[in-house]
Amino acid sequence: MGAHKRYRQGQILKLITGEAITSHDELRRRLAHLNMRVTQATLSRDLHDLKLVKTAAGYKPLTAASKEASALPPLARALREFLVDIRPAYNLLVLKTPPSGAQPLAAAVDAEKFKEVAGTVAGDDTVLIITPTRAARAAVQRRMEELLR
Amino acid sequence: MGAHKRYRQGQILKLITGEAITSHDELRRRLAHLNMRVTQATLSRDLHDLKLVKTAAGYKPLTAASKEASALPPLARALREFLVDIRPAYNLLVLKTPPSGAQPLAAAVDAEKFKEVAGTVAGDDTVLIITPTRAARAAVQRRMEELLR
DNA sequence: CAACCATTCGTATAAATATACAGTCTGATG
DNA sequence: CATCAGACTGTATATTTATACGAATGGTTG
Repeated sequence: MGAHKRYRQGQILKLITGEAITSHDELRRRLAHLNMRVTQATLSRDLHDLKLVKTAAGYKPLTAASKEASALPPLARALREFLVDIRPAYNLLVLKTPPSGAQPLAAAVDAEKFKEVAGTVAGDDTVLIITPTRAARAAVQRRMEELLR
Repeated sequence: MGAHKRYRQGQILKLITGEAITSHDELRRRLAHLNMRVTQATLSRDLHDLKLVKTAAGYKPLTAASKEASALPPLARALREFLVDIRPAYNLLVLKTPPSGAQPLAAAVDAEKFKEVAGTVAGDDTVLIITPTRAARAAVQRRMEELLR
């Protein structure tokens, strides 16, 4: 039963790129239209091989970017994951995140133990970083921007 | 029942950022250590809200990067998946793939409807792309190489 | 206050996904 | 040829995830 796997997986990629497919069984039916009959178990293995993940909008590829994330140091990872905007304000730095992103991001900033940081306060989607001076704020900001490279 | 939801979701983000958590039940146990008792059903809803997806290495956020990926044209996907080598030959372009990779790759090339491409022929691990001139071949080649960037 | 709505959550269950195991096939090696 | 190993898959089942439904809570309006 051999050389069909690669071809089938190619077709799977094509199918999930074109439209939102939300279950193994739906995918199985699509493949059947293309004269490829396999079971749900095989599709479970295929999707795993192809590193496709289930999202609200169908199966999507998991990119290299998301994989890297777990190898980065915590703050860099948290910034990449959560940071939406940086807003300097004199000696303060305001970080914006998606909803519920502020707590984990603030935790990562705290863990970094910047000597310039007097403290942080996290709401739901906003982290306030307090430094003693405008220069200290600029230094912290610069380092965060570097971490995003 | 309350105003705990946002805080809990923040903690979930923190937990999944720090380590690979691979099931709702494992996550439920972690939260219980933090004195937050909820059921698997609630976690299912939380993960959905937070747009976290299950991967082989635990739950991960669906980043902007991975959303882009699903917007890639099928050809870019197919090239990344199947292309092993590009060999130009005057007005011809030979694409090498792993065994059984040629058919799906050729289908993706066809779907692209390059105006420079007169036609394609696919064997098992080789796709031959025929263009009218050497310049047209170079143009097609260049665009494929760009898609791989 | 009473009536009404929206949000959040648990329970029970349905639906979806993963996997242990065994069978088939192919190719390599003695 | 016989045997072995590995890749691939289906069946049956276990595990994981999603959801229908109802209850509790808090806010709003008349």
